[in-house]
Amino acid sequence: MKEITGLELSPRKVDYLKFILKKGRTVKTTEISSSFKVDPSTTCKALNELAASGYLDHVPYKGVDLTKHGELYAEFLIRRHRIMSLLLSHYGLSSEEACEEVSRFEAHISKEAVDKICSAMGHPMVGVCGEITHEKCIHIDYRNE
Amino acid sequence: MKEITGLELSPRKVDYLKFILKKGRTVKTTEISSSFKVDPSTTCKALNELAASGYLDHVPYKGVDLTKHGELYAEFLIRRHRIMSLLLSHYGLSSEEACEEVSRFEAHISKEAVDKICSAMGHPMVGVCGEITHEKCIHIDYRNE
DNA sequence: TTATAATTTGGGTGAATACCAAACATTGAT
DNA sequence: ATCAATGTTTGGTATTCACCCAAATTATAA
Repeated sequence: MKEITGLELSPRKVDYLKFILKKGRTVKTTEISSSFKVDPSTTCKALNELAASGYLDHVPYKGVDLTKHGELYAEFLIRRHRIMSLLLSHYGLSSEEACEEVSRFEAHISKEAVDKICSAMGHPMVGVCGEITHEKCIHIDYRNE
Repeated sequence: MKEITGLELSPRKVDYLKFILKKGRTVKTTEISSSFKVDPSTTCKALNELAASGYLDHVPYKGVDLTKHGELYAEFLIRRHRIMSLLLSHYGLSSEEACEEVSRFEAHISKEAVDKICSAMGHPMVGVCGEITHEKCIHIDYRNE
């Protein structure tokens, strides 16, 4: 139904969805804008767009919640972040450096690549900045047997 | 003197500098624009900006050449691309997939990270899309001894 | 030496991200 | 229960990046 490429969202929107999933509850505009140190109006616009695209339910003046689709998508975003951070941490970057580095480019990594890397790493359970869940991770093996 | 962070240039400008270095000679606007399938005027503007920033010498109607700084910088860009492609190719991506994937996000990877990864990989000489040169690669070891 | 081709300039567009000011809704204190 | 303070949204504007088109300019080849 929804083919996820991993490239659907802009960097900021990725940040917002991850933030909301981590909160695990209704989140208010100001919580997000103050966390990211931007004007509330900036955040508000992005949240409206995410709602229009079906990732969020937005009740004006009340806050946003992930839709089912938004939740699945955000789970992918977190998995992508953690897989890539773990990967970089194996090459001389500290946990913090890896996280920060990945944060800069994660929006441009395809789900296809993440799935392959995830598979090649043996679907690790623990990243450098949190657990890695694989419930919705499609387990495709790219070996010949 | 020139501290390279690796984040100085936009994605398109990274593409252009890599292209010019690979050509190894004066390159004309149209060569670039036709390679990237964009209007020559688009390329022309970017080349002007790269020249204004000191990466290129641009002789109007004649073509562009890398300055010394531009050449050093482009060598870093190629090394970054090849190190990251090689890395991903170790995790289930084909050479082509790795190259394509890296092309999407390489502009957002810091030199610091590349140097660490390069070091952790033992400064490999051969990538999946060409040789990797380390002449200008600062050999810092992040081990304790 | 002039017509054709290449290049550049100038003007616009759209996406992404941001800010400010003004309008609007909510809520808590009286 | 009302209203002022606070939080949120809307509308307008700006910047950067990347792109296109049309018009002007330069180079080159017939």
